[in-house]
Amino acid sequence: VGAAVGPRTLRRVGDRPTLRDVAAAAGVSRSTASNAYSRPDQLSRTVRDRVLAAAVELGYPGPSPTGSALRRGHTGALAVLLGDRLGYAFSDPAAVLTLDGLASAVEPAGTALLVLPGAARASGPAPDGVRRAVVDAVVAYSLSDDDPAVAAVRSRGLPLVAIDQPRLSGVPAVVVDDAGGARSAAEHLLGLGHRRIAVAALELATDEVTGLADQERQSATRFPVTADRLAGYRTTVEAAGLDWAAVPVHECARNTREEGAAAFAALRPHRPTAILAMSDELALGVLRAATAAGLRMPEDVAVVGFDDTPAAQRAGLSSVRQPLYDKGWHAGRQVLALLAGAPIDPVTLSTELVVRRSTDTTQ
Amino acid sequence: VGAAVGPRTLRRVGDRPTLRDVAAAAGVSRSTASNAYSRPDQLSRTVRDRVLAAAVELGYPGPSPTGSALRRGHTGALAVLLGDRLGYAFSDPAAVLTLDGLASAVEPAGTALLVLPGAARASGPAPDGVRRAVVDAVVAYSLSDDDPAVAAVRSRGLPLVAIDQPRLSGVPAVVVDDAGGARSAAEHLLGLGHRRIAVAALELATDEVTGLADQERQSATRFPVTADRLAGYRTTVEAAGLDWAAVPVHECARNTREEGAAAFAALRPHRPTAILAMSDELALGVLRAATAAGLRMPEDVAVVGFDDTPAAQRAGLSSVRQPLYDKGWHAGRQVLALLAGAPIDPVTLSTELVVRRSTDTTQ
DNA sequence: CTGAAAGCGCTAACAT
DNA sequence: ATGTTAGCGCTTTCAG
Repeated sequence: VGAAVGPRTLRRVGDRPTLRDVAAAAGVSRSTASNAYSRPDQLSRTVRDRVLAAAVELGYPGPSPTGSALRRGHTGALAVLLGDRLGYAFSDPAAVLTLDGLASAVEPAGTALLVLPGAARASGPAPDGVRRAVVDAVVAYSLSDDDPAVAAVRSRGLPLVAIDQPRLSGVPAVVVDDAGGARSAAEHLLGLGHRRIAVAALELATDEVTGLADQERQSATRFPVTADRLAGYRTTVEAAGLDWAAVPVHECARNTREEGAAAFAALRPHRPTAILAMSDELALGVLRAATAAGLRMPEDVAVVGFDDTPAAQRAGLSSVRQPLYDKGWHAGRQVLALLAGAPIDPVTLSTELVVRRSTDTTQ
Repeated sequence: VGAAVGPRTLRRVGDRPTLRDVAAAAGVSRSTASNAYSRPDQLSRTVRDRVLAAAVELGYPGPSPTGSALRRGHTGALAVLLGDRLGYAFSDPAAVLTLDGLASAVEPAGTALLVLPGAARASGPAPDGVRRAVVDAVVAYSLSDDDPAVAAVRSRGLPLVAIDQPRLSGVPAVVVDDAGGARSAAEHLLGLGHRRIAVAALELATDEVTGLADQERQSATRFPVTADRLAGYRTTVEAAGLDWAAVPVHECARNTREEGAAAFAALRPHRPTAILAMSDELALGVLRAATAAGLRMPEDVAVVGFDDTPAAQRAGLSSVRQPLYDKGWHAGRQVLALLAGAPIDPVTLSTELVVRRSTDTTQ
């Protein structure tokens, strides 16, 4: 190792200047140049101006985020794991509202969201994407419990917060009382006298199957939200003395109105007088298809959705309200707490049935 | 500088192991340990297995993305600059479709999207967020030309691709023929005999103002999309011999149906027989408010939207179709090309008027 | 208020 | 096929 002369005295043309060059040009040490950016109070106005002027002179683009991330030990970003490609995930207003809450919660801390959408032929994001993500923490949004992406997060040892995924041991989660919400929806229909009930369900497995789901498939689901809502429907229906096996459950591979409409078409031969839809998007599809078929709501068929999105409110759809924005917001606070080493208080949010025209003629 | 003993022989409890530790435990060099992860073909099965076993043994979480990003010189992420907070930006299906295309284009390259939503009281993202973003490139989505976030990108010298923002000099852009689309919409209405036309406009400035916009405000807009669509309307109206000053232009601070409905309420006193809406979301709001007011479409008032989103198609709204997914996809390809140092071919996509019930009784 | 020293964790030439 | 060497760009004690 040589004398005081640094290893890089010469700089090729085309290389971008670094803080080292700025420091040299300004005639200060590297630490002082660094402070000019990140701790302005640590130097005199004069020196700071000199450094900044040198930076401008050299065309220095400011401290490299990658360099400072390595040094500081954090990146200022948060990965969000989605179960679908962007176009599908964000076509659900419930997801958008939730992520809006998440973004708003972490924004004051200057944290950005690295979105990892679901991979083409899988449910969650590609595990490799998770392994390479330059982030400080991860939020998983409504994935299957056995999603490989979640496993990748855990093996990286990244702080993880789950939304709509209560079943991950040792992972802080923001949870909604899905079972309770589903029960209240079912009780509402039963209370109205409906006995021929059908279900339009969210996906039960990651195999992109659409169609009637038998008992086995129903109980095998690894999607906590789906499982809980289904359980809520079932216990209520059985408590009313009805046979669950007689209740047709149509699984929709995607949470879209198109699939909801298809669900109605598939369920119609069973002559249901009421349909429990696991999301408002599905319910809106059911509504559309039923209306197109000339049926009246709620006289010919009653529908209850889930989420209570703005679109559902506009459409007069009875639905189970859940605090979507708050759900994301709490998840954001949990991430921040986790990152700060603070204790996490688990959050469970409650649901509430909102009755509208789709089930009640008096509304 | 001492002998062969590295500076860090001791490791405190709680520290996470690094590649150095794995290499030591496996009895190989650091580069070999590194290769075990990123270039498996560079070492024998035996050695690789030994390294991986040591990693498991030590609880090594895999190579740190930050470390490798610094060394490799790229991060595998792409910033997306949005003009609004997440909840608003993604409530527009047109934006979602565009970003879906973008995500799909870069996904094969393993590139993730770092979303930077608009800051609270501004139009674009906080410039500081841009400065700290650990990304290789940036995509700006429909921002104002003078957005500070865009300036921050340029001063960082990051590769930038603009969507719906043709006016940035030296920046590759994916552009839609907004003016042409707007012209065809206006020509359509004029051809139908409408003479009392009103406009429901997207935001003209970043001051969150809703209301009638005078000529000065109209021509001062720095939002290229808004400017182009407005210009298209105007030239067509004037070419028909009408006075543009007599055309009421209601500016909507946000691209939502609520604002569209408010626009209709504000425009109604002007007794328009036809309304040009700058987006389908606005048009859908106009439609809703007009219907609620007991007006029939298109007899009492005709409406043409812009974007041709799925919701517009369902609603029977005449609209100017633009290839939303493709727009994002091309932007993604441009980013990839930019990153690869390949030449960029500029992309301009065309629009097409789709006539439906909202303007044509025969549809 | 400023500077010297050390190293965050990794990988890519290059040599063996 | 494996090891040696060097350094990506930055920040932060700590000493003056």
